[in-house]
Amino acid sequence: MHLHISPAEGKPIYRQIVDQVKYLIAAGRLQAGEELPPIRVLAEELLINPNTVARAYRELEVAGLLSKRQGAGTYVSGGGSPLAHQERLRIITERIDALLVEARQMDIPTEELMELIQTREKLLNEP
Amino acid sequence: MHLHISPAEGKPIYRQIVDQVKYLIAAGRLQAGEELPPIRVLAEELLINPNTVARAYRELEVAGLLSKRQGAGTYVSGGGSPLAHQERLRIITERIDALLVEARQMDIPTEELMELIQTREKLLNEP
DNA sequence: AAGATTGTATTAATACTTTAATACAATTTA
DNA sequence: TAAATTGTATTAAAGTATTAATACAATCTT
Repeated sequence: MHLHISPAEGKPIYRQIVDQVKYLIAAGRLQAGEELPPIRVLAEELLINPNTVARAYRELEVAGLLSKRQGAGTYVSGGGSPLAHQERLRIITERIDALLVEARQMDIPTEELMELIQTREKLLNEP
Repeated sequence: MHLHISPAEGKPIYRQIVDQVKYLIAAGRLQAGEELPPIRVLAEELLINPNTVARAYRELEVAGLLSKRQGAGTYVSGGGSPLAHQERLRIITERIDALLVEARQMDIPTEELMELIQTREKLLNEP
């Protein structure tokens, strides 16, 4: 699993890990049931403290994406989102609104934004 | 200007102000040249410290949305984004990717997401 | 020019975030 | 069962964020 963290990216290390693992799972490059590197192993690989990896894994577990078993390891969980459909829509709607506002303020036309979304969606599916 | 802050929303007060003013401008409900309430006035209205409003206004000024003149007041600036087009696309692409990943992880189908985006975009335009 | 109105600057208190050091506990493997 | 491997828990240090108290400075209004 090739994660890549940039110390001075402004974003905290544990969050960089979380986001990248989320992306890998969403893109299908990490399949349900697959085992992730042990906390210490990934920590050594990334030259960071094991607790930082542990925190990232814990967040991903709370989000329902990973499941851990002490002594055994950490695995990608199967199954869908644990939230109710209405709650999911509420959260996503918030995100969409923020995106639209930001795009508008950057003078990015709606059509260009829509095309960009299409492009990125394909990229998430195919490679 | 009817702002509404919720103390226990998790989001800091100054950020709630920033986001709502951004939305109002994006929706055209605050037009270029319009004057915003003085810092102290808005602070009293929202029952918060004037510095908190000042901070929100400062962020909006840095973002290029407001311009202030001491003694005079705070106004909505006209004109487009100060960032280069390529830089704007980079930022928006990041947001899009995060949105797509989140939607996928919530099992929201692409079609439903796209429809939702269309709906919210209209809402931003019309009312 | 004087007073009122507006934004600015400085400082500090408090809470939260992030990362790390270290020891512990459950599970697997030989 | 013994050792190795895996995740867990506790504590703390350092930095950052948030809000507030207070005094200052520029501009406008009369």
